[in-house]
Order: sequence, then C-alpha cells, then structure tokens
Amino acid sequence: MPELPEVESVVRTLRPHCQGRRVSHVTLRRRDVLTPPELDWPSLLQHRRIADVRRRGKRIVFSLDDANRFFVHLGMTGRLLLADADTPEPPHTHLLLHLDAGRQVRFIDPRRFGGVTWLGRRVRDASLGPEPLGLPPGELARRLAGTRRAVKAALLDQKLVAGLGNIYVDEALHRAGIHPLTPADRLDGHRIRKLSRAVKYVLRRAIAAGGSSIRDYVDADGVAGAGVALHRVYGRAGQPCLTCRRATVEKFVLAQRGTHVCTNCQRQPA
DNA sequence: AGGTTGACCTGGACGC
DNA sequence: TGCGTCCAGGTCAACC
Repeated sequence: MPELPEVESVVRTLRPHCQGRRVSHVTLRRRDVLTPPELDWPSLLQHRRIADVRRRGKRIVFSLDDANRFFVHLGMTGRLLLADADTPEPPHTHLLLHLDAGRQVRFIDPRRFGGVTWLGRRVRDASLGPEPLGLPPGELARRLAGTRRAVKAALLDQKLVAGLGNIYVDEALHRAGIHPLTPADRLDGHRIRKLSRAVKYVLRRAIAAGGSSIRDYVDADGVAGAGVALHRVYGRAGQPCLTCRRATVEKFVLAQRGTHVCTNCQRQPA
C-alpha cells in the first residue's frame, strides 16, 4: 500500500478540493468497509462541511465542522480519487462523498484491506507512534532500545513509528548500511543517527517525487508518483546494488515481508 | 507481555 | 486460451 509519502501525496492533492466544501450527500455501496458499520454514516456526514484533511501516519484524517473526525486507510490497494459526477465509476467503488460544485471523493479498494473509521470527537489515539519526520534521533533510539526484534520488524510497527512500510524501511535501512535482521536494541548511537537521517531523507525525497507507484497507487488526481526511480533496493532483487556496484540485491522473507538487501552495504549481524 | 503466524481479499504475472 | 500458483505497498486476531 501506500506508505507515508503516498498518503501525503494524496492529502496534498485532495485538500485544496475538499477544505471548506460541504458534503451534499453520501453514496454507500459497501457497508463493510466502514468501522463501525452499524453507525449511520450518511446522516453523520450529510450537510457537514469538511474543515480539514490531514495525514497521520498512513491515515487520511477528515475533520468536520462539528468537530467530528474520521479517517480513511488505503490498505494495500485503496484509492481516494477526486472525480466529476459524470466520470464512470470504476469497479470496487465503495463510498462516495458528493461535494458541492458537482465533484465527488471516491473511495475505491479492490482488496478491501483499507477502510474508513469513525473517530468522533476523541482527541488522543494511542494506537499510533510518533511521526518519523521531525522525530529526534534520541527518541528513535529510546524506542528501538525497548525491543529485541529485528530492526525491520520494529520499524514496520506503527506503534513504534507511524507511517513507514515495506518499501521505505528497506530503502532507509540500505541507506543507513544496517541489515534488517539486526536486533533493534543492538544499534549504537552512531548507527541510530544514521538510520534517523536515512529515514527522513528517503521519505522526503519520495514525497517530493509524489510517492512510489508500484501497481495501484495514484494520488487524488489520479496521477502516478515517480518515486520508484529512486529505489535502490526495493523491487531490484538480482540487480546490482546502485550504491556499491559490487554486489547484487538479494531478497528474503522477514516478518512475512519481501526484504531487499545489499549484503555488501548491509552486513548481517553475527 | 512480547513476538510470530495465519487470515483477510482481489488481480496481475507467470509457468505449464 | 485456460488453469493453477505465487505474489503484492497492511493490519488484525489468535496463538506460543
């Protein structure tokens, strides 16, 4: 799915079209993408004005003018697309927010790993860790020191840091020269600082490229991102490492996820 | 309690 | 062409 840079790109393209707009009505095609499903979503949304659209981790959070909030999670294949009412509706369109001015926001998700969750007026949500951009290295160090899991598994844990996924964890660990199997609590201060810098660098560059479009991802305007061209290991198994040019990128499974490493740049822990 | 595994879904790519 | 298998950007619940 969309990870932090893809979600950020969706939010940036979505916001100018949504902010301040009123939801004239709602079309619900599949109730099971909603949490909780028994809530009267159309009534809660209809006639409300969208005050704000923001990203939190991989979530797209909508704030309404009555201080209620809900978020969209894109899962693996979810899309949030702006469209005119007369544009043909693609398959797997589950929810439509009709805005004034004849535009609509469409939630489309073939695999339905994504969904829409009602937050209400709740302020705090402990299910997500801090944002990685702007996270001080010392705080990252403190969080990683608390677990013996492989550093890749730790970084994928949204409670530890919110927004990283399979692509950018592999890319950041490669850039930092850290093997994904390294136990998180065995990284010294120097390597943590390298990792912290690499995470931010990789995410910022991917955001600037508009995200990475592997197969499904497009922003809210339907535009694919150019971030794949920046990948140094992800999706490059069997090809030469672009950094050292001495080894080929290898792929193995860690935490049930395809994991890409250069064994020359990233030395396996003893 | 922390950590690992299967389950949830569909579609596209590949091999026979 | 058609069928089977594997794989995919994520997250839960259920288990050790």
